[in-house]
Parts: sequence; C-alpha cells; structure tokens
Amino acid sequence: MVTTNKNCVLRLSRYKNALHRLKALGFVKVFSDNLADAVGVLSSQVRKDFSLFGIGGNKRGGYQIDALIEKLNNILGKDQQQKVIVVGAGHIGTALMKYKGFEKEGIKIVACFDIDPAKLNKNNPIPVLPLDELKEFVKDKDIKIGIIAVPDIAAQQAAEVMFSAGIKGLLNFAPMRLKAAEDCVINNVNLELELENLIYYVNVLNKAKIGKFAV
Amino acid sequence: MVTTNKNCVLRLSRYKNALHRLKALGFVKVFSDNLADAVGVLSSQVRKDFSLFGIGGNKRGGYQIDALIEKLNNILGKDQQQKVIVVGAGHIGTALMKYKGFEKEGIKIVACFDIDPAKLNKNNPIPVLPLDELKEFVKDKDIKIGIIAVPDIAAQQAAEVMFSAGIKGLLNFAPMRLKAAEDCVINNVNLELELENLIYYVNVLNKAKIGKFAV
DNA sequence: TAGATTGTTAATCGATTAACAATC
DNA sequence: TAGATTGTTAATCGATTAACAATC
Repeated sequence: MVTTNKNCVLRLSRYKNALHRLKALGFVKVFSDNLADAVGVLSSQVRKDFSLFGIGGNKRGGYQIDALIEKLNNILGKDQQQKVIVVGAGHIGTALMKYKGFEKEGIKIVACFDIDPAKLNKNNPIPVLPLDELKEFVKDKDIKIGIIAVPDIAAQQAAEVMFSAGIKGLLNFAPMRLKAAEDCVINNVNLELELENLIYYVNVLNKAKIGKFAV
Repeated sequence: MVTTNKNCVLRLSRYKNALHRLKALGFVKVFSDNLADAVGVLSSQVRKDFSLFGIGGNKRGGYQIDALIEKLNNILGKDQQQKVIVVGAGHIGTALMKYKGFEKEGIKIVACFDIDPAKLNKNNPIPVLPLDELKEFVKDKDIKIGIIAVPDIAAQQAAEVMFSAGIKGLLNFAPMRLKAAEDCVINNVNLELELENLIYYVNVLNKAKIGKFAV
C-alpha cells in the first residue's frame, strides 16, 4: 500500500488554499511548478502528492484549477459542511465559538457543552448546554468532530464522554496527551509547547549570533 | 555538525514534563526506559536525544531526575521567566491573555497591542495598548517573543512591526504563511488547517470501516 | 563478579528530491 | 515536429530504531 503521510495531507490543504488564491487572480490552469512556488515546496513534491491521491493532470497542459479544487475538496471532506462541538466554555472555548475563520472553511461549531451551570446558555446563537446532554445531541445530529477546551485535569474524562457519544476526531487544547479510543483520531494543539519550542529556537539563534560576533 | 531536528526539541519538552510528574510521584532517578514509556517513544530515542544535547547519565545508574530537569530547563530557556506580547485584542488574543496555563511554564504575557481604540485599556492587569507603542515597549523591556492574533489580512504588517521592534520569535494564529525576517522564527497555529486535517482522517477511518463491512 | 544500563554506531525505514521516459 | 510538462521510478537524505561494546 502507498503511504500517505500526515505532511502530505497537510500539503493538500495548502494546495487547495493556494488554488483559491490563483483562481481569484483569474488563472484557469496551473502547473505543478506554479503551485510549488505558491506553497513553498518542489514541483516534484506536488506531482508526487497528487499521484498518491490519484489526481492527474495533462502532460504539457498542467491542471485545470476548478477540477483540481473540486478533487481536493472531495478528498478533504469539504464538499459538505462539517459540524463540530466544543466541550468547555472557558476562555478558549468561547473564543473558538466566536471565531469567524471557520465559516469560510465550511466548518460550523453547532454547540458547546460545560459542567458549570453558570456558563450555560440555551439561547446563544451557539447554545451552551450541560455536558449531560452531549451524548444525545451528538447522536441526534450525527456529529463526528469535537474540540476539547477544558482544563487538563478534566480532559481525559471529556474525551471519553465524547468518544462514547460517537465522536471520532478530537482537537485537543488541553496540554496533555489523551488516550484515544479505537478508530478515533486526536490532534493536539499545545500552546505551552509551541511557545516553549519557539523560545528554544529564539535562544539558539541569539546565542549563534553572539557567538558569531565573539569569534 | 549534529542535526537536532524540531521533533527532538519537542521531545525534550515532553521529557521535562514527564520528569516533573515522576518527581511528584517521589522518584529520584529514572532510566531511559521509564522516560520512554512515559512519553511514548523508544528508550534508544531518549538516549539518542540526550546525547545530541550532551546530556549524560550513569551506566547502570540511569539519570538523576533533579539534575536532568535542570539541564532540560536550561536548554529550553526555562531558567528565566519569558515575557511575551500579544498583538490583536480580539477573541483569541483575549483568551490567551486570560489563559492560566502559561504561568506554570514561566511564560508571562506582559501586554497586548491593538489598532482599535475601543479595545485599549491601560489599566488592565495585562494592559491593552495602541500598536504605535509596541516598538518602544518591546525595546524597553527587551521582549523577544510575540503572538499574532489579528485577522489574516493584518498579520504580515503586524509581523513586520514586531520584527522591526526586535521580536525574534512569533507564534502566528493567523491562517496564512508569514514571511519571517532574517534570524527570526515563526511557529504557526492554524486552527482551520488542524480541523481540516482531523476531518480528513475521520473520513478515512469511517470509509475504511464501511469498506470493511461492505467487502 | 554478573547483570543491567548507557552511549554510540550501524541498520532500517520513510519521506523528499532528482531524473527521465512518456506524451501532449 | 520540437519543446514542455506530467507521472513514476530511482537516488538521496534524514530520522528512527536496533544492536552492542563499554562500564558501573
């Protein structure tokens, strides 16, 4: 079997975004070379990625942008609106509910759940409901994707409630590794880790520079 | 020169976090094997990572947890508090300012900057100041790390203001690639991309399952 | 000492890049 | 047709894993 690694799928998203920009500029077809430039990879990488997903172009004619966008949208599940729930109506959960960027990507946060009665609000545009109601809601609406925005201590339990309700993919903002149920995927967004990593590289660059002047 | 890749540095953070947990459980020393279990890698990976950074243990005696934490903290720049600024006092910027998780990692958001006068607030525990004041503030306080939490259209300009003020590392929440200044690092947190990627894998798993039953 | 663990070297694995035949 | 571009195969590169000598 052919291996389609995670980076490859991430690149598909980037190609898709670049294609939208190129289309907006009036382009109708594109070569692997153009797309490579737009995304910052090599053209052979583009062609390789496409061939892994069975996406073909025309020898000497490149790729039709519209058809290409459609194929990528299909692969990435963007041909239908994706409903997502959030667990945790704290600062991050609330920011995500209010964030406008998801809409244009066909992603809609349809509800938030919390255990704190003070945070509940049925009448919000995106309702904030008691965690008890999660299971029924998710089953009813056949939701597959959830976001964890609770404190780390509550995260594993939140994950288990979500898995038992039928959620298959989690985006986890709690700074800890969660155990995934069979057949489920977890992507982690660990802000502390990102900043810590950034600090390391800034320090390294800084030391390299000081070293350069000193030597 | 030895290559210390990005994954390796991320693992150092994970080792450090695992060591804190082990220490809290009363352990004083640890073997590469234990640490590997705790983080979910192989013991040879742990020893390799340590050797890349010149961290040694005792043959047959493992590693002293306290000494190891100290070395990792030193490498990761955690021996001093790291001051960070945020640009953009929107939903995400505000959530980050209120987020409690950074403190225990020695990361402190010291100010936020925005162009919208309505968002300014000098008297906040974390003041929200006009973008005009960023440069002086950053130079004065010798801040090296910044977070971009503005809409994508404003992100590149925000980055340039920050670079020109002396910021060397950016955590970028705007869903677009930014051009980094020489000697600067950018880590991207692209929420749309994370969700899109998650949706792909959930669909793949789902199709695989249906396939399994159908065949 | 015997047994266990490190530190390093060699082997493997997987992803990226280069090369080029096919062909439009 | 000649030239350009795809699609695929082979080469390279880098990271992970395995193996094992050194040694506590």
